[in-house]
Amino acid sequence: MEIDFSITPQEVRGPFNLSDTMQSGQTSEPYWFRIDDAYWDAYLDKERLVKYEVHSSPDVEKPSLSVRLSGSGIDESTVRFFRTYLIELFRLQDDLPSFYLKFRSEKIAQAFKEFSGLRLMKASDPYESLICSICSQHSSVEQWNKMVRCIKAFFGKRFNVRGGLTFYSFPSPETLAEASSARLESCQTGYRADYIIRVSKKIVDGGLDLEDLKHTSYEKAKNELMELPGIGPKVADCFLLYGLGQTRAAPVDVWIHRIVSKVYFGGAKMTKDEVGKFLRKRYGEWAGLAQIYLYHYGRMRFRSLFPAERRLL
DNA sequence: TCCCAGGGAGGAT
DNA sequence: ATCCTCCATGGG
Repeated sequence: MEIDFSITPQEVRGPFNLSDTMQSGQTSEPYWFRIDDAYWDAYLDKERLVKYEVHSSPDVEKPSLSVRLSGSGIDESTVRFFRTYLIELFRLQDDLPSFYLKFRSEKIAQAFKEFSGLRLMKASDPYESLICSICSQHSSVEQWNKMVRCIKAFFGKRFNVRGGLTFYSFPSPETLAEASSARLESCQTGYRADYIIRVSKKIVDGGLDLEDLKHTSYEKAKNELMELPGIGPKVADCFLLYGLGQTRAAPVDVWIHRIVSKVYFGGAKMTKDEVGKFLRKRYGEWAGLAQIYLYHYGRMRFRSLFPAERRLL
């Protein structure tokens, strides 16, 4: 069964660029599947799987999304659910025009111009986002995506989706807590396998409640996360931003480190901690949003450079 | 062969 | 507090 519906420009605050958003390597979840210019993923509600395929209009400045739901038992209430779900997932109510306006005279405005409509994403499953964030450490975006896809295929439930497609759900904390490190390592997770198991066990034991962290202040939540094995400042910020939607969090990786130092401080030597503090101070509630613009801009502009040249950033 | 990737832990200073 | 080194794995 299939139902189509659309999200109109009236439901979006400002521009939306679907492909930039999807390709910006956010650790809310792995990349969606892509067919031509449409992206699809699936949502598991109990045992019922609903596939959603999203297609965006070419006009980034007046965005509308056409969505196709497929699965069994789809009705008007399903449509209402997915309308809200996708508006939250793509954070379509974030006030991008005000954000652009507020910082229009800064150097970051160049990124606004080139990647207008780039938006933060919000994970539908915080646990999945946490594991993605752990996997992302010291590996490329392409590589942590492979790890997570492999974890889904090995440990998730398999679903046959309309059109001869296959979908694997993300496994539960219980499943990964009991996983053998050998099988996890066969997903190229390397030394991260142990982190994944230990963090999952902590969740199962009740020593860590991800939903609880939503109601905790940024600093306190970050400190609590950093107590966990394999989670330092960057991974904690990734999870807080993409997993929980805490937009004050601004993950500082090698790219952000280089770019902020170069663009805002004339290439001065500084620590990652100083970079994070700077972003939070300057962009406040929207530090995470500023961060994704700087990150995407840097990666798109300079990804092809040789490492030695990148270091000059 | 060496360097790098959306880093973090453990130790030495 | 800041500075090492090591940690698996794949890509360039």
